[in-house]
Order: sequence, then structure tokens, then C-alpha cells
Amino acid sequence: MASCEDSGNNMNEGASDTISNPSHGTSSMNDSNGKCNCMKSQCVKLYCQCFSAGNFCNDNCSCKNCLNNEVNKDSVNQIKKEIQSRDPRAFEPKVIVDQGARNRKGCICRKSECKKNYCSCFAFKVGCSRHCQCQNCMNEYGVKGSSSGAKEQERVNDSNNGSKNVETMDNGSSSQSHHPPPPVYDNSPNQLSENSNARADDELGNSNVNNIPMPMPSNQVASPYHNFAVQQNHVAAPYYYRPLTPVHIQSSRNNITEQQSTNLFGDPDWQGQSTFLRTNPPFYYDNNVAELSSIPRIQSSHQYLPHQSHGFHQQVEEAPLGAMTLQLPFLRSSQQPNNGDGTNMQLNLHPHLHGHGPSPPPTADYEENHHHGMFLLQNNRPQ
DNA sequence: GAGTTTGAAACT
DNA sequence: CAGTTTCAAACTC
Repeated sequence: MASCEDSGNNMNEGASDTISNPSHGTSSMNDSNGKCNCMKSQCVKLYCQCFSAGNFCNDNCSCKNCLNNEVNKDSVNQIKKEIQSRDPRAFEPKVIVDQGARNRKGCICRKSECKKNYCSCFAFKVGCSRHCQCQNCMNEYGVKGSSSGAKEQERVNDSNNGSKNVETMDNGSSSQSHHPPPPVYDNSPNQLSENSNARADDELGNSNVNNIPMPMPSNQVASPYHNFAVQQNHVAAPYYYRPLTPVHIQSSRNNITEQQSTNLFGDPDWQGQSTFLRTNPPFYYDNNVAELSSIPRIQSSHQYLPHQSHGFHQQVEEAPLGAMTLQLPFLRSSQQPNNGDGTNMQLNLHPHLHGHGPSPPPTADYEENHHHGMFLLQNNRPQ
């Protein structure tokens, strides 16, 4: 029996691993999720997939000398902080989603050719990316260095033509699929059991439910958006319609404060518009593209995208001048968003996006009419 | 189930 | 930061 039978299985204060930690995941990540067999780590190192996923160990675990439980919550949190001091993203989702999905840290496979579950990318059912240092990559979900991104884009475009519905893609049900299926999400409700208020953030999107470490911005910097032109990019984001689970929501909190928001996003061109729906997750800047760490949440017309784009801000500041694009998975508006030059941006919106609450799957009509909500922010900052 | 292989995490 | 060690999961038999 498990040695850590006492606890609930949520650490509560950290970001749970939205997308379950494959560690060396089994063929079914959901099956392996929340279950470990740690012998020496006391389940308080990232070796432990429960710990790594932000969960306490539970009855299904076979760990020994487990500290990762409710009883030792304070110690666990302290250890977590120490780990986060080394890697602030240690407890963030392991897979990020932009036009597809990829393993955030990439893999370093030498022998497995990325075609076994030893490979963290493969285990997540995502393709390898330029972030990987694998050798002889043969990942069936996407080979490093291939035009997997382009292929993914093709897939996106294919889906735009109505040839494939989102639900099919979301299911990722065919393991033989040529295209990478989306990451597997842990829908287990217990991950939010003690933290259900994570959903109930206020209308401005302020939420400090979790203590997710975020890159700290420079508060002295003026709005990073001043010199950005916003263009609609008629490319669908195949995943962003996926309903968010409570786990997603919980793990995608950030702890930006109102004061920080004001400092960061004081640009009246942006702040004053109820244009953007908030996306929960921080943005990860990655070369020339800022990518979403997780799936955006459509919640309220009063929530501004920049409001919680804490990480994004910093990344923008560091972006190569003139080269930066940001892909924003969706927009909605009762007002036209401003292009920054006095003109309004033309929007084609999913009709459901006008409402509150979770976004339903897109309609066929939406697909067919290319009412996509992905935008690019071109970095036009002067040199 | 035991032993081996593997790659991520931790350590030096 | 690179190399080494430790660790737990994946895998094989």
C-alpha cells in the first residue's frame, strides 16, 4: 500500500502540472499521473512525478518515506520554493501550447530516438522541437529539425478548410495519427478540490490563488505595447477552443497584482478597452514568437489580455526589435481593438466569444468562415 | 518480479 | 557551465 495515504493530493499553493508530468510516463499519462514509486527522494524532488505535478502523493502511490503529503505541507512548500529558486518554472506545465503543443524543456534523448516513453516529448505525445537536444530523433509526433512547425501550420490550415473538426483533433484519439495529438490533460477534479475558488477570479482577472513564479517585470518600463501594431492573422489555433479544466485554470494563475498591472499596462490604448479576453497563462517568449504556456481561458469581456500578461511584458521587452510576433489565440470585442494608429482592427469573431463563461467548441460555421482569433503583434519598436 | 536501460534531476 | 551521480520510470526478460 501507499505510504502516503493520508493526504489529499493537492499541494494547493503551487501550480499543479496542468498537463500531467510524463516523467518517464507510461503509455497512458492519465494512468500514471498522480502515482509514484519513489524510494529515496521522499517525494520531494522533481524525480517524483506527484511532486513535480504539484500534487501530494496519494493512496495509489507506492512511495517510501514520503513527505509529500498534507501533514508535511509546510515542509513541502518550503522545498518547492527552494526548487523554484533554481528553476522558477519547475512546477509550471510541462507542455506549452501554441499552434500545437510541445514539451517546454525539450528532451535530450541519446538512445531512445525519441520513440519510446523514455523521451519526455514522446511521452507527452508531442513532437520534438528546436528546444530538444535529442539525437537521431524519430519522434512520431514530430521530429526535431523537421518542418514540424510548418506541418503543424498545414494542419491548422487544413482544419480551417473544415476538413477536420476541432473535437477530432482534441481527442487525439488515434495513436496512429500522422499529426501530433494534443497533450493529455488531467481532468481529475480533485486537483482543485481545495482550491475551487481558483475559478472565481474577479472581473478584472486579478487572482493570486496560486503562487506561480513569474518573471519579474521592470516596473519603470512604459507599456511595451506602444509600438506594436496588431494584425489579425487568419490562422486558427486548433487547441484554444478546448474547454479548460479546473486544473488548467488553477495552474495557469499568476500572481500579478493590480499595482503591477497598472505599472505594466498603463498604456491607455490598451488598458481602456474591453477588447481582449484575458488569457490565464503567462506567455513564454521563444525566439521570435511568444507562445502560450497553456490554453487561454475565455471568461469575461471585462478582462484585458494585457492585464495578466506578466511574463509577456518582460519577454516583449527582450524581444528582438522588429522581429517579434506574438500570437494571441483569441480576441473578442464589443469595441474594435485599436491598431495603435487610430484605426480599428477588423475582427471576425466566433459568436460565442461575445458571451461570458467558458467557450464552447467552435461551430462548423465558425470554422468555415475563418473566424479565427489569432493575432500577431508585430514589434515595430524603433531601434 | 528482477534486472537493465534510459534520460531528467540533482549534485559537484 | 560541464561532467558526474542519483533517481525513478520504462523497458526487457
